[in-house]
Amino acid sequence: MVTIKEIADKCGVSIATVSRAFTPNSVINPQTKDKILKVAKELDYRPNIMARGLKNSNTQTVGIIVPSIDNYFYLDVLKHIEYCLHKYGYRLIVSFIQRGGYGEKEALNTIEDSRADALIFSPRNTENSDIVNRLKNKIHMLQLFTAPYNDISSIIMDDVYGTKIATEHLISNGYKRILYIGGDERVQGYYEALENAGIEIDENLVSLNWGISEEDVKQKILSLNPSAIIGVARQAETAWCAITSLNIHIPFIAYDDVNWVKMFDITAVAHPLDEIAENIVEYIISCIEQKSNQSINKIIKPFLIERSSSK
Amino acid sequence: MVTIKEIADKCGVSIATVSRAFTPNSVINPQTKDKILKVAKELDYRPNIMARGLKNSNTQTVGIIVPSIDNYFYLDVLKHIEYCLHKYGYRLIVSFIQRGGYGEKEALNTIEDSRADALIFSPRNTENSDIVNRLKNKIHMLQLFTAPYNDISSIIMDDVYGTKIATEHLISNGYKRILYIGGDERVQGYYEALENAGIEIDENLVSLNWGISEEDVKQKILSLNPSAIIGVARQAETAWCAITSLNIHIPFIAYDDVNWVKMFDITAVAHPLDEIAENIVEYIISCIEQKSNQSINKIIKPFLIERSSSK
DNA sequence: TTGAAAGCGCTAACAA
DNA sequence: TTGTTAGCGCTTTCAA
Repeated sequence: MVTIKEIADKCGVSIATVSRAFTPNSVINPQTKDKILKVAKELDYRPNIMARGLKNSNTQTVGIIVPSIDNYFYLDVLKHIEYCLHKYGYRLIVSFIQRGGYGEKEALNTIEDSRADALIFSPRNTENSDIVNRLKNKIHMLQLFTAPYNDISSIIMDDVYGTKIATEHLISNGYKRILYIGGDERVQGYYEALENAGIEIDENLVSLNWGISEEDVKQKILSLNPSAIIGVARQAETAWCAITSLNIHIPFIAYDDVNWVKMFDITAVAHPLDEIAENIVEYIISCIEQKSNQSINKIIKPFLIERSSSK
Repeated sequence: MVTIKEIADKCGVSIATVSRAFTPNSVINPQTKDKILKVAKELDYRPNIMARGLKNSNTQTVGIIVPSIDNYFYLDVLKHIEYCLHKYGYRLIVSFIQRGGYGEKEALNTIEDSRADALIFSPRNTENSDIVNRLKNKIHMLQLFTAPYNDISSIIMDDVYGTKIATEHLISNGYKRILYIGGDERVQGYYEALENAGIEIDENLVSLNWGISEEDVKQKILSLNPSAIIGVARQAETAWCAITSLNIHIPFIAYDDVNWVKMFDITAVAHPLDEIAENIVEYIISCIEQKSNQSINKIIKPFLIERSSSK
């Protein structure tokens, strides 16, 4: 393993000078620097981040805790974040919350022990506030998609808006009896769009039951005779299965642009992942590098991807 | 940030003794140890892995490079591996290969710079053999799912076997004209199963075109009149879309048990992810801890999950 | 512009 | 059973 000492010897300078060659904005003779850099390259030198971290008490590493939702969408999130971090020379360390395995507590500990400079997580609630409060003082934190802690920065989605544009899209295509299969956090956008369009609301068309079955959805479709359907997250799957098994055509929009949604060419409410990742990483890096701790609470608007299912 | 020095002071012992309390199998008075551990807990002490790593030249970290395939399946792989690693007190650092972004080279550098103790990757070819060869001497490496480097340990899937059990399953259900939509790496199992069953092979029923379109599959179904279909990986999607859009029922098996396959209750060839993860982690940890470098080349057999689509 | 030296937190060899 | 001490590779202050 090649160290600065080796380079120093080869170049006939001290280790301090070698260190300077790798430290931006440090006073050093340009020629000496060039020589050092050249030798370093020849020797395949890579700075030891542990030695550096021990001195600077940072690791150039960001931790992320992936929640235990069955959402493959999170792989894209990881991918985008890691890509952005890489641009700044940072690395990503992940810890998963396991259904049958360990929980948020262990994941938080994993990240804490890793001495990551920052942590991104999606807490379901504030059950681990003891650990979180302790961590807050040691490491920069950011809540992603959820925000149960009021005093920690967050980047979340404007879910109500997402439902609204989906509903508006269907209305503008001439559909009025829109069946909504989802949860109550996002339904407000559905109501708003209908009201704005002056369409009377039929409460029967709104299902807020997270655990609704395919059978139930079929029943609803047959009895209520909707002209279009919006399915949210997991309920989108259930609704789409119901539609296909009924073998009918009915305009449909899915909330969350995941793999199978793209596959069946379904119109979807999507998250601008690259924008989110950019926001996250920018914020985190600025916190770390300026050692500042400005708090942000950003709300990002989803957008609609029109495909064939909503025609 | 609390250090062993602080604990040492509080306990009236030397830092060496505190260190011993945290080192397994080290000679220390049990009472002293208890006291130290108690104080450490009170103080929320967490060992500084960078200091420890600097001394021991290890990081208790394993790196993984996620290939740029659109395979959400990899999220499960990550999840399982991280879970196993956690049991051994190791962490997982990930680097993604980006289609439009950076490639394997950069990912390898990221992991190298992180000073991970081991690396799991799925090289497509040996294009970065220069870096890989250098890394080989610094870090334990394991090829997962692919194995272009002969001199690096690997854990891969028995894909031919997977196709074979899928075909056998259909045959045992009485189907003989089985349409195969996939690539040529796995088709051998299809041939074997048919031969073993004494069924004559109709080459028209075999499509090895990775880029086949939904239209083409429809055409094949209509003209060849198969009694069952096997779709592999991406081609499984195409085939299933063709089937649903034709609005017919035809027994179907998908290779790879991904999200949408489960969702539509499709019989699938699945990978025993927990077993794979267990194998990977066991191997890696044994390499790291024993500093040995026994090479393994494991081939893991997939299995069939029977669901409604193959009836 | 450079070098000497201290020290980041920890481990381990050696001495007591 | 415990303490002293050197040193892992690097950064940074201070002096030259």
